[in-house]
Amino acid sequence: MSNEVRVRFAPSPTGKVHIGNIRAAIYNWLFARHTGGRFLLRVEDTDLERSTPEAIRVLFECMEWLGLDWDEEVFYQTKNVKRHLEVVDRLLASGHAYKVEKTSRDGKTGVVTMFRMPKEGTIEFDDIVKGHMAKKAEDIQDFAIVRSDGSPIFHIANVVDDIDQRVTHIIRGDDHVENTFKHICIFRALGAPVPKYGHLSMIVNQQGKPYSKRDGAAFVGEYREQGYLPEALFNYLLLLGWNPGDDREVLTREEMIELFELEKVHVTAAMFDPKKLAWMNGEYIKRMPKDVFRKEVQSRCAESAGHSDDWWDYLCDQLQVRTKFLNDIPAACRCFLSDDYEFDEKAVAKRLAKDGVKATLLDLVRRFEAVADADWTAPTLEELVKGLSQGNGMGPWVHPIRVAVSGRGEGIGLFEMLQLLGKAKTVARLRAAAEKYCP
RNA sequence: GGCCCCAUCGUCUAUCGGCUAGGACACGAGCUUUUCAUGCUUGGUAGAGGAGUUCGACUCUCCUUGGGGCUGCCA
Repeated sequence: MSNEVRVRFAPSPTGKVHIGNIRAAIYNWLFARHTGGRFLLRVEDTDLERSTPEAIRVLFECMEWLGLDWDEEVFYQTKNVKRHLEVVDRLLASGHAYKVEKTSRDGKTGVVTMFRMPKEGTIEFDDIVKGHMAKKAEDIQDFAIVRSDGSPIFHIANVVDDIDQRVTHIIRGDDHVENTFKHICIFRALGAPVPKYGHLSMIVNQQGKPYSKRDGAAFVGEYREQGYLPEALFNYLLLLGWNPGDDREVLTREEMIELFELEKVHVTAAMFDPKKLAWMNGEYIKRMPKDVFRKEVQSRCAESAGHSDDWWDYLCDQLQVRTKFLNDIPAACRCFLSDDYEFDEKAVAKRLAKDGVKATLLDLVRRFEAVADADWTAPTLEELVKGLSQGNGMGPWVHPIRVAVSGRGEGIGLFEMLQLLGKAKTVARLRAAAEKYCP
């Protein structure tokens, strides 16, 4: 019981959570689930000037979206201030801390409490991902733990909370390695057991630079808005710095939990590749249960009434395999649900605005009109057009029809499209487009 | 500047001294005798540089170079 793993994700709510933060959460969560331990959430809101309730709300939202559930009540760092200061008094009494008048960067002068670093010896720890780490104590300066206004600073708050929450493994970003040497000294000064550490490398942008707050696309919420599936983002982020040891890439949550090992996490920084994420997203969409996909489609299409279940099943079947982003769905469905669909200029120029196309379309109108309503099915229509092509390829017919009835150069299979539209609409659209766009 | 960390295809990675260096994304070609896709087949591209250890080094050691982190009364 006492050696139960306890990890925490401890973001500071000073901005929207970005992919680097959330990957740390993912690794912590997976580590906890893999080991049967507990995953705690701590909001490090001691930076009163920059922390916002909005950021906290966004944090919860993103974690819930990704399925990162935490095991105990959320721990707010500001609520533990009294404890932090009690501990500082102990450090003061034991000589591990001292007060001094200092002038800060922004020019204000006041008395702060400093932690006294050992002046000799080496501070060492075995990082689960980075290996053995060592640093001479003399290379680390004393550092402030209480501000002149009496509020505790990150270093002390962080360590005290980790003690209070009985955290056994600290899995966090690479940018904290230097702090670790300091924090270890605090744990020791307090006579508290030093937890195990695992420092995660950063995720860098396509320029190879660390994501800064300015990299807009790196916010978790934006992926959600862009139609990414949480499972896909989760899976992709997991793969940025870890792999199951074989060639599998798309993993179920269960497999992830079973296979995740902190020891196998990479030391090197990984570059974020939106293309691979997009591919991953497509993979997850393809694997969605049909009814789930259908609900996604219908919820994204306002004019969803007036069609049978079979009609929807057929459309969704066609759609699912070619959907990369959920957000592409409305545009892809538009021509089926409304006669007010847009014509893509390029597609029109390439497929309709050419000599001879008008005659082709009007000829098709006559032939389609002759098809019995009961025969208006994809196979029959395909047979009909194939007959026209006489084995020379259906391009000259297929492309103009597609653009005429859908306004776009891409979409689901053409004959399936015509079947879904029905004879009346197909014929009317063919005729209208021929008049409007063909020379 | 000081201290710490890192280095395999364009990208994510496999390799834990034996490698004709494997996979995935992306890209190119082809097939699925219709488009957009899917699927399948296929092609090219990698071990930063230099020493050393070793029968043998991508794997171990050192140096150089390059990248990153930290060096706050931010976290």
